[in-house]
Amino acid sequence: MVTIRDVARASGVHVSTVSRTFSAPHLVNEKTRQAVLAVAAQLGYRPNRAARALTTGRTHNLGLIVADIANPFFPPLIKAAQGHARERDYHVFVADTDEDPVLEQELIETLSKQVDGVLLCSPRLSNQTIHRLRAEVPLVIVNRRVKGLTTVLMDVGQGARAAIDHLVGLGHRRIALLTGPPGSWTSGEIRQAATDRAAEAGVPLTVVGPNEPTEQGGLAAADKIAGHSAVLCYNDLVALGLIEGLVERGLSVPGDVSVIGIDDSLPGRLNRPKLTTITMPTAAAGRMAVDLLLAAVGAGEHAPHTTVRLETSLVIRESTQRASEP
Amino acid sequence: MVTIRDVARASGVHVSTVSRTFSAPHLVNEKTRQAVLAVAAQLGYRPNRAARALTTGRTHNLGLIVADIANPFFPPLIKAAQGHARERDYHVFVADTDEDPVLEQELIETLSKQVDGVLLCSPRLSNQTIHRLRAEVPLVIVNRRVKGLTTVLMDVGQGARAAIDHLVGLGHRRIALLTGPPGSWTSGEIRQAATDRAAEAGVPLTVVGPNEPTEQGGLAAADKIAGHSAVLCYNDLVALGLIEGLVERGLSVPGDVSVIGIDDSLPGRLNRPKLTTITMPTAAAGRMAVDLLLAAVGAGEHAPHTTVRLETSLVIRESTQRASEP
DNA sequence: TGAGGGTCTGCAACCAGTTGCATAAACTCT
DNA sequence: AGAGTTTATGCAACTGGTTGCAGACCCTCA
Repeated sequence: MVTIRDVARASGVHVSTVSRTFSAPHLVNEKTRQAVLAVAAQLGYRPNRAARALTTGRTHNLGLIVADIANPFFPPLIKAAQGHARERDYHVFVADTDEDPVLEQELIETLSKQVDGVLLCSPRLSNQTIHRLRAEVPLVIVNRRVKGLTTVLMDVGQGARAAIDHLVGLGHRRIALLTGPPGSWTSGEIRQAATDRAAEAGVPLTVVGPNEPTEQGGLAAADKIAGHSAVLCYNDLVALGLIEGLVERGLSVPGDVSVIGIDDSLPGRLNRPKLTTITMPTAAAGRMAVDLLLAAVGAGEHAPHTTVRLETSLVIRESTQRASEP
Repeated sequence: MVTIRDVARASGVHVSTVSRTFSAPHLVNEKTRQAVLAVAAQLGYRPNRAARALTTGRTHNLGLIVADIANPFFPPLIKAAQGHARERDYHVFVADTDEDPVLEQELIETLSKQVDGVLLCSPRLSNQTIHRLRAEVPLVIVNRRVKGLTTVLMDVGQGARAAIDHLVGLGHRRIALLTGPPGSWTSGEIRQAATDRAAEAGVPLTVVGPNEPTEQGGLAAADKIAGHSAVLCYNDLVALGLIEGLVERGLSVPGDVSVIGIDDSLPGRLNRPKLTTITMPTAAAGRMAVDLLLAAVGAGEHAPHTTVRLETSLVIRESTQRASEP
């Protein structure tokens, strides 16, 4: 392994000059710099990040924690965050909590010492715990509102209201909402927005939940929405599971029941029927979160916190239609 | 930040004793060890991995490189690898190459200095380049056969043969194969196995490709398979795209054309029609690859290389049916 | 009782960088 | 020409751990 000292020796300068060539180029004479660079390139020198981290206290790594990598909602966010970070010379650790708050906390704690900041996506932890962790490591939260912390929110309430309007407009009067896991901010937002809007429209809304945020969750919920003509689901997976369950029970979608998903995460939107759903700006959220996190890292302990709210919108496809008269 | 020296001071022993308490417990007296541990816990001490990496040369990090995080084939592998690594006290960097070999090489090179080993999934690089990289960092390859390197293969040929048998058994005589991107080992394997088996059965096989490994790729291929009654696709996304394209052209699946996907990566298998496909042991491959990589890391430079071949199998669902008589 | 051996701990060098400080050289200005 | 400033480089301490070596202590056995 070739170190800074090898480069220094080979180019006849002191190690500090080599160091500055890479980390503070403006402090070294252009000619010297070029010479050092040439030698370094020839020797195949690459700065050792661990050593650099030791003195600077900056690892140039970020942590990214999601509930479930295999949930199709997250990969686009991960992808965007990772790519964006890389452009800024940061690498990202990705970890999966399996929807387990205990594991989530543990992960943040072990990660906190070897990253400059952590991106928490849809955390299930209590606000109190999150605040405590914030003292250990810069944090940016995605899809959860935590007072005093920097957060990136996807305004799912906006989409949920549009979804209710859409259903009411189609003549549905027996609408159900399948909520997500307890502790999910998104689920709370949806519930709040949907309930309010339904009330405004004078239409009852049956809230059913909590449900697992998976097809299993949707499948299991099929029994619980009997008598309803339209269902808004916590996410697309749940919607697919629900449709599966309804079909098993001899009901057709959208013929007998209209179904709306949330997050538009399914590849190709090629399901039959194509799902009416609410699109979420996941990639944008990932990039934005990285930017905010790096800003927080740069600003140190008492950086001002921000809340960014990104828009969502209803995409009408084939899983909803006009209510049949009873 | 509390360091080893703080712990040493607070517990009245030398730093080296504290160090050994954590990294070589058998060398320190049980009573001392307990005392140090107690103090460390009380102070909230956590070993600094960067510092440890500096002296030991082990970062306890792994790199995981995939073509596209958002391709649903990869997340289960990533999830399994990450979880498995974590249980072994390793963290994993996940990076995405966007199917770009240049970026892939660059990523491996920048990552190589800060990880103990790299997991390469379905690399698009040349064997020669891969060998050169192997000299810099331990490598385990998933889904690509590289002579002299440790590889984990999913035996997709086995599944492809079963797929051809299935189609031929259903009476299909005009079968097409949509291949994947150039440089994909999997695509080559499928092609080889499918071609051989079709020849054995005395049925012609039209090979169409390369295609992008996405729905777009499948969609675009819909024009190129006119006159065929059955199509085996490089992956499920391509199959979905193809089905979409066929439907747009007024053809039904499986009524007019039978379609088989590969990888069984779609959530919930809830598409209409449900896709007949070849299941891939992605999670098992991820875990296996981590095991092999850690073994290679432990064994040093000249570790023996292994090839592990995992089974795949055909899952028959609804997108294939008996050929209609012409 | 003293040699031999094992166990435990401390000392100090080391890993690969960074950075505050000092100094020398070159330049600017009057 | 000399004082003052700027620029470029070297020196050495420092980051937070690890580890080879040496020595102190205790135990065992002849």
